[in-house]
Amino acid sequence: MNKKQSLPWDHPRFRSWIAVARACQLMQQSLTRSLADLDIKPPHLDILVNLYRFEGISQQELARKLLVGRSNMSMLLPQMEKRQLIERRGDERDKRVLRLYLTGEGRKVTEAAMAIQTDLIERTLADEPIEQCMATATSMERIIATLLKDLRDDD
Amino acid sequence: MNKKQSLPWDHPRFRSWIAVARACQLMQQSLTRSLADLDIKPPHLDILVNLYRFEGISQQELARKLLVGRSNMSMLLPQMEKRQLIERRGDERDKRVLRLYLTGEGRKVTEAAMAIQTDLIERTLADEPIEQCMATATSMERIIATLLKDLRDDD
DNA sequence: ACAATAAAGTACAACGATGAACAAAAAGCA
DNA sequence: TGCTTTTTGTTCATCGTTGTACTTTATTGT
Repeated sequence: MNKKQSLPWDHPRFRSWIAVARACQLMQQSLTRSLADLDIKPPHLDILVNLYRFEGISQQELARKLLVGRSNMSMLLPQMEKRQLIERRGDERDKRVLRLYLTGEGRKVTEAAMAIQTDLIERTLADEPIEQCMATATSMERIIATLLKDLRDDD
Repeated sequence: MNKKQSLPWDHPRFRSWIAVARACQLMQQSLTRSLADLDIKPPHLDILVNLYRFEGISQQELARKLLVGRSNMSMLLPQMEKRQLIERRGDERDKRVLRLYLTGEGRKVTEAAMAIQTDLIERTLADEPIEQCMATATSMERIIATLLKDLRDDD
């Protein structure tokens, strides 16, 4: 078979995904820069946002939502607690789990950071039609479901 | 102003981008697993693919394409050279630059790895219509251009 | 031609993420 | 009840990435 004909770049799905990956990489770098003013990084923002939405979540649940290991949370959370952004309180029913809460300061930082992120996204995607964005969202959520399903199947 | 009304998740572009980012994260993890058989990781694949397409590229140019620092290349490339995947030869015109080439073994590994990646992507995006993929590709390439332009402007 | 500036690559220290081994607590089960 | 298994969180060693300082080579300007 001819090599040229089978080059991955000729496959629409492949090309499309490579573009998605590069865009993500760039957006992440840009977000990192934008968040520097608040002295936090994207992983911190991920945590803050989840505490903002799901107050009292456990470290385990948080790690699962963020698709990272538990040890990652064990490294990041104490340092965020020292910075007074979050608070960890033991669950009385189950003494193993630590439940996580935003402090007042943490809530302020979260809102500021979300504003920065929202602004960055709105600015960068300004030229994309809303319908296209919504179609992409639907598409991506389906892909996420597929990948999560594959993950569970591998256990 | 009402907090509920201004939550970022209500913005279509924001929701859409969060989905993109999560999908990327999952795809990356899945790719890492799939490449384990070949004993390489996504960064190595990125390098190999670029050498496959652009033989004789310099470390600097490669770093630029991959959106990483030069020092990153200085760490990864010697180790790939020891594994006989690539070769580094000094440019005769300019003694500062090292030009990069795939070895026969490197070419074989690259083709095997690209097959794995293509298969993963085709499988995961199987349910997405081709037109949607192409629209997403166009969209993402526009976004990449925007972000790259912002990067240069910040210098 | 020569000093100053820029560019390519390297070395290194600091930071983040990961997975495995571990301790404490809860749940399941005989 | 008492023993085993599971779950939650931590610790630690390892690895990858980053930014900075540094060396060597080209280029620029006078």
